[in-house]
Amino acid sequence: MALWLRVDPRSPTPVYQQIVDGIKAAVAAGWLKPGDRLPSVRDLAVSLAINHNTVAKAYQELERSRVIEVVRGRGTFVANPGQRPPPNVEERVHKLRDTLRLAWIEAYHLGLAEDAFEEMFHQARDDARGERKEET
Amino acid sequence: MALWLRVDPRSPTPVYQQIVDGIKAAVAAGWLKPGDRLPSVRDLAVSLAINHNTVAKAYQELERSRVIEVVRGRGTFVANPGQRPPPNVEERVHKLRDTLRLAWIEAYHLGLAEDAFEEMFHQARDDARGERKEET
Amino acid sequence: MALWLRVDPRSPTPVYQQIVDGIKAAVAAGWLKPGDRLPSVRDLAVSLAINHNTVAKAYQELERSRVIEVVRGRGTFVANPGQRPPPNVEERVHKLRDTLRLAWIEAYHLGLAEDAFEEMFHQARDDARGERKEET
Amino acid sequence: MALWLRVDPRSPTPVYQQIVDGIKAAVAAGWLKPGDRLPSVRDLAVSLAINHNTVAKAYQELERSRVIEVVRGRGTFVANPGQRPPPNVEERVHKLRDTLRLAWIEAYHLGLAEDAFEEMFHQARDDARGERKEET
DNA sequence: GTGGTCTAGACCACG
DNA sequence: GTGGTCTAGACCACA
Repeated sequence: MALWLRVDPRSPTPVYQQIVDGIKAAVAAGWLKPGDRLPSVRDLAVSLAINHNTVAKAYQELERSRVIEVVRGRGTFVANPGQRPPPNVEERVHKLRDTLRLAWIEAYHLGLAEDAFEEMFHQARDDARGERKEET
Repeated sequence: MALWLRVDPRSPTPVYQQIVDGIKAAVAAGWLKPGDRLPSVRDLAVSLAINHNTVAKAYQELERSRVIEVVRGRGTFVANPGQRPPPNVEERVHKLRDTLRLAWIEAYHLGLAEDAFEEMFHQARDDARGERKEET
Repeated sequence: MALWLRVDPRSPTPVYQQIVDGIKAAVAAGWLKPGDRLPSVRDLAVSLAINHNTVAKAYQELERSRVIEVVRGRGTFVANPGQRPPPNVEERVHKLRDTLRLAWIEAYHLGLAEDAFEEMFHQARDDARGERKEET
Repeated sequence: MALWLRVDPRSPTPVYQQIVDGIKAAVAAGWLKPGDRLPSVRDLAVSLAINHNTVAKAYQELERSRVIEVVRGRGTFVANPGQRPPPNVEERVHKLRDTLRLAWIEAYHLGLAEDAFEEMFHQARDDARGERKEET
């Protein structure tokens, strides 16, 4: 269980954020499909050897983003995309736009050529896609 | 002075980081050119209505990244790129790659079409470039 | 706790630098081993009768040099050497080379004989080694 | 005049200290010999394009260390070694010892092998000696 | 509990 | 006047 999820407590990014990112990545890559059941908070906490509050916080965040759905008494599942549009989409798009802007700036300061960075961008798409390649 | 720099004390990103990002952005956009003098630590602190230690921390971080240079007792200046290569380049490239991967994942969860996201990417490049358009 | 660390507020070298040097020395001498837990920022501050920000600055510097590792919410630990190579190695080697050159010059002006200085050099090695004598 | 002396205002080591180090190095290397006349404070200041107060401070420091001698109305000259022993020798020796100890620690953290560092030490001696090779 | 950030105000070395 | 350091005390995110 949860072999596709790794967490590094020494990373500067918070542990709960790593879980959020990891699950979002798994969904985007197609490793987790709508309707799939996620491990319970406590199970995942044990698997990752971390505090269960941390997992709970990650699940809350994921539910707010409509990535997962909690069915009371049954467990938590990967949500169907497009069912209920997530709140604060506008804010997240804005943040995403800003992330890309900062990425370009960082690329500039690292001396990356424009087309090299562009290639990195498309490489990242393939990484994120995972096994979902032919779908969209 | 420093009209191109704004800081939001309520933002979740630390104020000193906002200054770092802002100055990196100004350099990447060509608003600040190598050799240009930056406002003194205390002047900028007054302009931004923040504590001077916060500005000092930002300047130290920028110096570590080789974006600016401190000339003893004279002030701080925008560094010449490529003079001394910044440390951690490899690590920073790795982080940048990861940022792009996460951006693609976020775009997926926001329901953005691939070409729409690609356009956002290029839009971000133009935003970051600023007046540097014709140079490279 | 922290009996092996002393700080002199009247010294011309900054207090935070004394802490950095002291901990690097403790690691090099084998008094602190990889994985050992360091006192918390605030505890060490109390022990040394200084402000906690000063300790925090020292810890951050040590983390940048990859001497210690911060585990979120758990504390800071002595890092495993060679895990992630520290940044700036080349620059630091260059500085070290220069330090030795200046040391020879100083020895000359102090009228130290060459072999006396050489002995001082080896004495310094034994001092730095501490209890690490038999390992390498 | 003073072609053997270079000063970098962007260096973290104070300018006056760079002058002190440079002149001590020139003497130790034999480029400057006892009795040689040094440029006047103002001339050197012009040559190096720096403030003359900075040069004056360096000369004062050098005189205190008995490296140079100021003859009123005649100029400043390289002193005869061993004529008048400099004050605070003990303190300087202590500092030198500490410098070597810290150098060993730094070598350890840079992962330098012991004999590699030892070789660097002897290389530094040759660098410091300059043209004085056969004398002592 | 941990470290990270920020403020207000002070002192110092340097040029 | 420049940046660098330090203190005292506060608030916050994270685990």
